[in-house]
Amino acid sequence: MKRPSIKDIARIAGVSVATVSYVLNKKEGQRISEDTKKKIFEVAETINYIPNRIAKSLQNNKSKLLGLIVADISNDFYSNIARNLEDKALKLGYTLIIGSSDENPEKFEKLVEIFSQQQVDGMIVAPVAGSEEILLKLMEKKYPVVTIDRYLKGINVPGVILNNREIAESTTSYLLEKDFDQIVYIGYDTKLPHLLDRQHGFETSIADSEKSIISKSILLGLENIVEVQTQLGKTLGTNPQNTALYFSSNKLAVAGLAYLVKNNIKVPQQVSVLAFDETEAYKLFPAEITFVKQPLEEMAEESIKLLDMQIANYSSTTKKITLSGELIINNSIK
Amino acid sequence: MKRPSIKDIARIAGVSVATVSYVLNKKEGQRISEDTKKKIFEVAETINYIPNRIAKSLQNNKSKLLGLIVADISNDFYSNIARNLEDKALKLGYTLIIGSSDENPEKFEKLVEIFSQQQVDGMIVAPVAGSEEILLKLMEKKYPVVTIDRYLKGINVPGVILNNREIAESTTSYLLEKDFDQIVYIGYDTKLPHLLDRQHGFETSIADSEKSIISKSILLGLENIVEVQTQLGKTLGTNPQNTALYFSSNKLAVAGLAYLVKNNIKVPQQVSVLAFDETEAYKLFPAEITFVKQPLEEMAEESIKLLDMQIANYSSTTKKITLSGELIINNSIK
DNA sequence: CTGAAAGCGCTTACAG
DNA sequence: CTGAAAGCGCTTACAG
Repeated sequence: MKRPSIKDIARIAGVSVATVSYVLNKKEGQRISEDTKKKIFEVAETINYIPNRIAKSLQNNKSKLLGLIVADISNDFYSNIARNLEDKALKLGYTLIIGSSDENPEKFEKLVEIFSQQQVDGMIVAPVAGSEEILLKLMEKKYPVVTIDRYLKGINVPGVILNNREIAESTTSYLLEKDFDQIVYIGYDTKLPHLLDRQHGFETSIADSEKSIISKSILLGLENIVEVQTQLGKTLGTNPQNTALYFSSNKLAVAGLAYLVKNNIKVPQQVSVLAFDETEAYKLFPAEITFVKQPLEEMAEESIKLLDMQIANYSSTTKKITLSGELIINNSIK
Repeated sequence: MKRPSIKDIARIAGVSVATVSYVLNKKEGQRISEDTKKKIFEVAETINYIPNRIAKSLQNNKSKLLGLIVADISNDFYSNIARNLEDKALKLGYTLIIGSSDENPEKFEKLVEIFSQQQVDGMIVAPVAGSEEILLKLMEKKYPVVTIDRYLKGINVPGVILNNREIAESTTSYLLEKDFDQIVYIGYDTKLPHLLDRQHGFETSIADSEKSIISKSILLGLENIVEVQTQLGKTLGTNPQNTALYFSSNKLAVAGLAYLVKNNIKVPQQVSVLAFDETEAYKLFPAEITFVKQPLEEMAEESIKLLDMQIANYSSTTKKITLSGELIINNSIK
C-alpha cells in the first residue's frame, strides 16, 4: 500500500493540495476557514499521514540532516560527543547521520561526499590528518561545516576546541608542584594540532619550571596504542618510585593503567597518574583517577549553534570557540 | 553559488538532461556515443558535480538511509553495535541515522516518526519496553524493520537476537561446577524479554542442579544501576568467601566491579565474577574478567541482511536469527 | 544514438 | 477564503 500523501488528503477532504499544505504547515499568511482546517486535520489523522521530508527538502533545500564525522564512533569519547550532539540537534529539529573516518583521509573524504549527496544541511567533523584540502573545498562551496575536538593548521574553519595547550600547561604545573623525580608524558606521534598543543603545553610548563626534573615523552602511533605497555615497562622498570604519568587521552590512559594494574604498580604510592578525558573504565581502577574533564555538553551546544548560524544565514563564519578543560582532582596523584 | 545540477551539465555539454542522467548512471539499455559520454563526464568533473540524492529519492522512493534506534549511543555496547552496523551499511550503500531512546517509549516513537519522515529505507531498533504498538504499526505499513539485541513478546518482528537463555544456562552450569557456597545473579527489574531470558536461564540452571547452593538475585531498575553497590554490600558483607557473582550486563558489571575494587574484595580469591558483554573497562580491573561475548559483527551483518531483504523484496519476513554467545574464560573465576 | 515530457510529493507566489 | 500551476533535481518510458 502506498503511503498517503498530501494529494490523498486533498482528495478525501475535497480541497486542493495547496490548501492542505497551508493548513498542515500552519502558515499564517493564508486565512483558511476553521471548518476546512478541522476537516484536513481529521483526514490527516485518520489516514495516518506522515509528511515526506524528501519532497520538502527538494523544495526548500533543507534536509534537516546533520552529518557527524568522528574518528571512531565506538570510542567512548566520540560516542559521548555524539550523544550530546544528538540531543542538541533534536531540539533544533535536526537528525544526525554518523560516520567513522578511522583516521583515514580517503575514508573521511568518502564520508564527506556521501553526506553531501544526502544533502545534509551541515557537517560537524573531527578532521583527520591530511584532510585540509577536503575541508577547504567544503568552505569554498560555502557548505556549513564546524570542526569539533580537533582543528587543522592553516585553514580557517569555524569550530569549537578545548584550550588544550593552556590546560596541559596548568595541569603539568600542578604536577610540578608535587616534586616528582620523573614526569613522563604519554602522547601520540601525530600531526594533529590539538594533540601537539597538549604536548607543547606539557613541554613549556616543564621548561619554564625552575626545578630539575627528569621529563620524558613516550609518543605512540594512533593505531598502535598497546605499544604503550612495552614503553612504560622500559621507562618504569620493576620498582618505580616518585614518578608521575601524564596520559594525553583516555585511550592511552586505559592502555597505560592496564599495564600498571597488571604489574601491580601502586597508584599513587609508586606512580602518580593524570589523564586527559573521562571514561567509565576509570571506575575499575583501584585509585580514583585525576583527570582533565572536557565540557562535552557545552562543546555539543556551541558547535551546533555555530553550524545552525551558518545554515540560517548562508554566511560563512570563521569563528573559533575555545572551551576550558577542568582538572578533576581525585586520588591518583600523591 | 548554487550547487551544480544535471541541468548545468546538460547545458554546458550541449545535450539533454536525459542523456546526462543516462550516462551518469551508466544505464546499459541506452546506447550513447563514446564522444558524448566522455564530454559529459568531463563537464561533471570540472564543475564538480555531486548528485542530489534527495531528488533521486523522491523519484525512486529510496533514500539509502537506515535508521538505528538504541537505548543510548554513548553506551559501550550500543556504540560498538553502531560501529559494526555503520561498516556493513556503507558496503551496501546505506548511511546510518542514529537516535537514542533512553528506554522511553515516547522518545522511541518520536524517533520512529522522525526517521519515517526522513524516509529511511528501513530501521534497526533495540525496542524499549512498551513499544509493541509502535513496532506493530510499522509492520502493518510494511515498513522494513529489524530488531537487534532485544525483542518484544507477542509481536512478530524480524530480528537478530542472542541465545540469551541458553548461554545464561550453560554459563551458570559452568559456575555450578565450581562448588561455590553462594551464587548471586545481578540483573534488571524489567519486562524486557531478552533480559528475563538471561535471568530465567540462570534460574533454570540453578533449579536443575543437584547441589544445594544459596542462590540469590539482585534486580535493579534500568535507571538505577549504582544501587547495585548498596545491594552488593548487603549481600557480601565485609568478608565474603567462596561466592560467585553473575552480572547480566556490562553496565551492571562495571558498577559491581567498582564496588569490589573500592572495598578491596579479592577476585577470584574471595569472590568470583562472570559478566555479560565486553567493555574496555575490564582492562583496568585487577583480574581478567570471564565474560560472555556477543558476536557483534555477525549481529550487525545479519540484521542488515534481514533489513536489506525486506527493502529489496517489499516482502515482510518474520524471520528471527539467533546467534550464540561465547564464554571467554579468563581468571576472574576461581 | 538522443531528446521531450511526465512525474516523484511537496511549497509558494499569484490570481481570483 | 481557496485553487491552478510552476518548480525543486532527478529518472524513465516513449518517440524518433
